[in-house]
Amino acid sequence: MRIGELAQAAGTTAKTLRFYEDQGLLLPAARTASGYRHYGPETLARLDFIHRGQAAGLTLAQIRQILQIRDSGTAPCDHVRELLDMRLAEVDEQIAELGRLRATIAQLRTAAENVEPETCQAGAVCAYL
Amino acid sequence: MRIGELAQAAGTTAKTLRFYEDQGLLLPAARTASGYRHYGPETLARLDFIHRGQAAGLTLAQIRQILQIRDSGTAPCDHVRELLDMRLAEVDEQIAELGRLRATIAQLRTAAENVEPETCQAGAVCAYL
DNA sequence: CTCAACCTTCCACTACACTGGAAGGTCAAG
DNA sequence: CTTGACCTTCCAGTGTAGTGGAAGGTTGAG
Repeated sequence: MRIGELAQAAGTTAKTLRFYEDQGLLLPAARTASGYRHYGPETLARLDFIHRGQAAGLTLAQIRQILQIRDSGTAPCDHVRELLDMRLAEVDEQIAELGRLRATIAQLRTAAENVEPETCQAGAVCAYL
Repeated sequence: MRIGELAQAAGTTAKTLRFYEDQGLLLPAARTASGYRHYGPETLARLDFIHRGQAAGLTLAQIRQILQIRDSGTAPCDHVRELLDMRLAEVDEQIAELGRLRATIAQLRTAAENVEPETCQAGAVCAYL
């Protein structure tokens, strides 16, 4: 498979695949005599894994770590479980933070509803923000 | 006030204040004969406003818009209300998205709990991600 | 043989809000 | 007069996950 075909099969672009190779997510591809990359079908499975990792909110750096453990011949199970736990904690924290932000904004918005234009004319930039 | 004092009073850095001037959030400061910026106390109020805007999750670009309306002599009330409504909708969407992500990760994590190491040894990168 | 469609590398750029550092000028104390 | 803390400008980099484009080489069909 050439890079364009693989990209299409994986639902991405050739540019992104080169980027992934550059970032260590894909192993350096075999080359034809003329320098074209060529890939076996196992690379498609690897790309699907990368996409599943992204859907789980993992960063490319985290996905790369898993891949490198796998490439070294070890099952990355423990590490994957750890990363999922971490992500879960992070997401919970983000949700909590956004909840607080939501309350802040909602309060400001409510206050903004009952403001006389005259109050706005004061020295401050904005009377209710 | 010189830039360092103002920065300290506002709880930020001189570097950031120059950046804000550059970005149009602060009006170009008056200068001493030797080229030092100097500020009146009203700039501190402006910086406090910028910080409140950030605490409400507005971007510097949005805060700049409000400031420019104010600087043009108009009360920015309507625009601020609009921005708060927008932010509220965005935050709600982000919370919903994170909720979906949380469910995905939690499901993967549960599945990962009951996996035999042997299943992991298959051709795939990871049996449960 | 030519042409389009593909491939190669390399460099720069996106958004966001700063931060770091170099090279040089100014100010106040001792 | 010197020293150190401050100030000035300007250029470059941070992290994330790519994207855009230039300049040039390869492949396959007509």
